[in-house]
Parts: sequence; structure tokens; C-alpha cells
Amino acid sequence: MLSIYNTLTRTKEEFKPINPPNVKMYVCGPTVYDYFHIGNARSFIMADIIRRYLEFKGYEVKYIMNLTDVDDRIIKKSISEKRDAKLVADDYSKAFFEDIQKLKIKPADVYPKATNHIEEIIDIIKKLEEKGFAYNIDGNVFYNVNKFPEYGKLSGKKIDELESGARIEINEEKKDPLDFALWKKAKVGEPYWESPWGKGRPGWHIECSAMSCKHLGETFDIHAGGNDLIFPHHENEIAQSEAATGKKFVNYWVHFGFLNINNEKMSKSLGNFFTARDILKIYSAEAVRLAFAQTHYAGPLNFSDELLASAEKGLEKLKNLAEKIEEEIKINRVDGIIPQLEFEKYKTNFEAAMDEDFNSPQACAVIFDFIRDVNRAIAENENINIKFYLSVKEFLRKTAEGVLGILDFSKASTQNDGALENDLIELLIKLRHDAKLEKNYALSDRIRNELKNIGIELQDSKSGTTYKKIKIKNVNILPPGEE
RNA sequence: GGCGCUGUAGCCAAGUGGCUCAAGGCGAAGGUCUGCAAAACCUUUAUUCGUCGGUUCGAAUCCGACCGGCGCCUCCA
Repeated sequence: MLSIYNTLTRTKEEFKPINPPNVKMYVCGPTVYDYFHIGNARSFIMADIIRRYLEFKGYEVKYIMNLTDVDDRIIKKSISEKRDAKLVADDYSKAFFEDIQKLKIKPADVYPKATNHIEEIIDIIKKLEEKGFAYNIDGNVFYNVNKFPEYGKLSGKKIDELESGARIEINEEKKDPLDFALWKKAKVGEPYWESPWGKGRPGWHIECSAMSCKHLGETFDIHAGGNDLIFPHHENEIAQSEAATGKKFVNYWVHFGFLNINNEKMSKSLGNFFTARDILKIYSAEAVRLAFAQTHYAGPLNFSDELLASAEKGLEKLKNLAEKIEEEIKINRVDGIIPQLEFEKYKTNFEAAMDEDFNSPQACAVIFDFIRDVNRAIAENENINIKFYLSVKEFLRKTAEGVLGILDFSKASTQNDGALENDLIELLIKLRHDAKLEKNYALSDRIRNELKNIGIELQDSKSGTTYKKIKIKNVNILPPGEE
């Protein structure tokens, strides 16, 4: 039984989809005004793991991630870069797709863009206006929060307390300082669309109401996003959608904890800002994913070189085993023994962990336990039947590869990519072998060391010598932490 | 001020009443294997869970107080 912590109720609840086995899930995507940063990456990756796990459980997931492609920040960027806002959005949209692919994030079923849904947005605003939830002041349309009695139910805020806070910007035009824009009147030079209220563009929150409704319906199962979106963004989405449809908007709200650098929020002004793109120049996507999966999605995560380096090391174990499995499957030994391993137990434990509000750290622990036990069986037995390796592969395919995305079996076989390179390395291995027979260890060690220097690591075993590619670098991206 | 998250070994991090008087990863120490390595395996590495009280047969886990870190309350994931 899967349970999920629901921000709306502040409790862990049993997950009951509206229409099983279908699950409808919406995740707030990027505003495409820049490369996304490693904090965004955490949200995207954890949402991806949740989606993959739902699929592992047999659900048919319809997964939607929006792109906000019209917004103040995009306009600002277009002014500073002196080019059309649409070009800015297109460029960074393209970069977004490149980056999520590198991060091994499964594509959404649809990536709706705000600018392709202007009609739907206008329709909702019209409906809100008709129902008395919205008012137009000179081409700016605002949502009147006082008309929605449940306003604040997601974030636990109360309208009067918010109003007493000093941090709310007072806009003379609004009836209430908390009212937010549904439609913004276009200023000179800004992108605009025609609407019943004149030329303008949608407010930020309304696009998610419009696009989720179009692609998932008026009520859907899961809505996820970063912690900071709880208020005001998701609160406002609820107010808009539920006022317009009269129905419950979302059953389960999932929010991701923040990623900090040196225990501080990442921000450009603090100079501790890293794009996912930059991180991926140094660390593998799998290491990033493992590092994130080893912390529960809802808690804070302190990002550091040490964290990623340690994940990269942990990943080695997994990759080494995967390579071993692929070799053995090629050898295809149909006799030999089949070590007894309780595969069902690991699967049960993995599922039990993930069922408990997507406890991926626990799930990782199950996988590492599994790796250790498999390696032990391999160390204790010779001549193992291929059936054993096939079972091991099956488990890792479903869990490490399928759910966590920290393994790629299609890359686990290094021996056969590039025939020439392979042949040359095999030749050197033979020469080294001959040197060893002559006890010319100076030469054999030199061959091994020099190969290692160019990124090829040799490993001797009873059955012969194998090699694998290793990374040579050791670069720090983060400034050293203060002591 | 309001709402929320958080304090577990050298570092990261699960566990939220008894099977766990504490998973897993990294690091460290010793060992097996090896010509030496590497990989892999084995052993060791928190009598203790921010502090102090309380509830209970029993608490890291519940309650209270205190100390500390962080976030949101501003179109930041």
C-alpha cells in the first residue's frame, strides 16, 4: 500500500487514484528565462522518481510538466539581451530539454506552454469574472481572494494574518493587497495577446490552472513542485481552479525540499549558484540522481562536492556489478550452480520502502544490501549458472535502472564499444600477460599504470584480465566551505 | 509575529513506541585474494540519537521546556 504525505492535509495518506490504474500527475516546470539550476534539478529528478515508481507499481501515469514561456523575468531578459522574448524562451526551452535528457529524466507526456494556451486561460478568467471571483481594473484582471473562503487552506495561512504582515506590496488598484493578477495589461514593447480586457498577457498562476485542466481534467491525482511554490503559487491555483469548476482541484499535493549550498539558499547574489548543466560537466547524471535519492525528497539537502563524490564512489559498486553481469551473460554458462538468494525479499523490501512516502534512501539501502549479497555469492562460488545473473539483472533493471535511474545496462558493457580501441587494449593486456609470465613486473606494472593514466583500469582475476574506463578528473566546483 | 522543515557516527543519511540498544553510502583501520595492485568479500568504526525533565513495563521514536540550523509569508524548485 502506497502512502503519500499530502501537504493539503499535513498527513500521510493512503494513495487512492481517482480512476485506477490511471494516475494523473502535474509537475510545475521551469520558467524558461535561463538554464535551470541544480535545485530545480532536484525537483525534476524526485518528481521523475515518483513517476517511475508509480509506473513500477503498475499505474498508467499521465505526466504533465508545463513550461512558463511568458513572464516578467523572460521579458526582463529579452530587454537586457535586446531580442524578442519568444527567442529567449525558445532558446532556454531547448536547453531545458537537453538538460533533462542528460539527467535521465523520462519525458513527460505533454510539455504544455503557456503561450499555446491563451484561449483556455482567457476562458477560465471569463468564468471567474462571471462567477464574481475576478474584477477588471483598466485592463488588469485580479482575483479577489476574499470571495474564496477556503483561501489559505494549502499553506495554512489566514487572510487576515497575511494582511497584517508588513511584507505585502500595496497596489492601489487592487481591492485587497492579497489579490493577484489573472491578466496583466501589456505595457509598451511587451508581448501581448488580444483578450476581452484588451491587450495583455496571463498572470503566472492562471496558466497552471488552465493547462492542468485541459490535459488532466478538473480534478486530478497528484500535483508536485518545490516547497516555495506552496504559497502563493499553488494556493492561488487552488483558488482559481476550484472557484471556476466548483470541484476539488487536486487530491495529493507533493512538495520537494530545498537544496542548499553550505546550508544557505542558493542564489546568484550569494555567488553560490550552479546550473545543472555545469554540474553535469563534472559529475555523472547517475551520481546526481543517487545523491538526491539518498535523501528523502521532502527534507532539505545540503549540496557539496563531497556529497557528489561520495555518490560517484557508491555508484562504482553498482556499475562494477552491472558490468560483471553483462560479461557473465555473454559467457552464457548453462551448467554450474545457482546460488540461493531471496530475490523476492529484496523486491518486497524495496517496495515497502518506496511505499512509505517514496522513501528512496531506504530503497537505496535495499539495493546496496542486494549488491553486497550478490557479490558475496559470486565470491563464494565458481561456475555460476547464467540463470542467477539473469535474476540479478532483472532485479536491478526494475529498481536501480527503472525506478531510480541510477544505472544504464545498455552502457554496462564496455568491452565491445569501438572495435579498434578494444583490440588495442586487448593487445596490451596480452603483452602485459607475457611480461608477467617472465616476471618482468616493471614492464607489466608500467603497462597497467600508463593505461590508467589515460583512463583505462586493468583488473586481474582468476579468469583473466578485464578493463574498464574510469574518470581521470577530480575537480571541485564549489568553493571550499568555511571552517 | 504566523506557517513549515530540521538537529542521529569523521562526513552524508534512513529509522518516529518493543523484530532496529540504530539501515545504507562515503571515509578510516585490520584481514582474505594478488608478484604487487585494482575489484570483490570479511571484521572493526554511535552503550547512543541537540540539552534537561516527564509519560511508559519499555522512547532516538510520545509530552513539556530550553538551545541551534533552514525555508516560506515578495511571480525563487
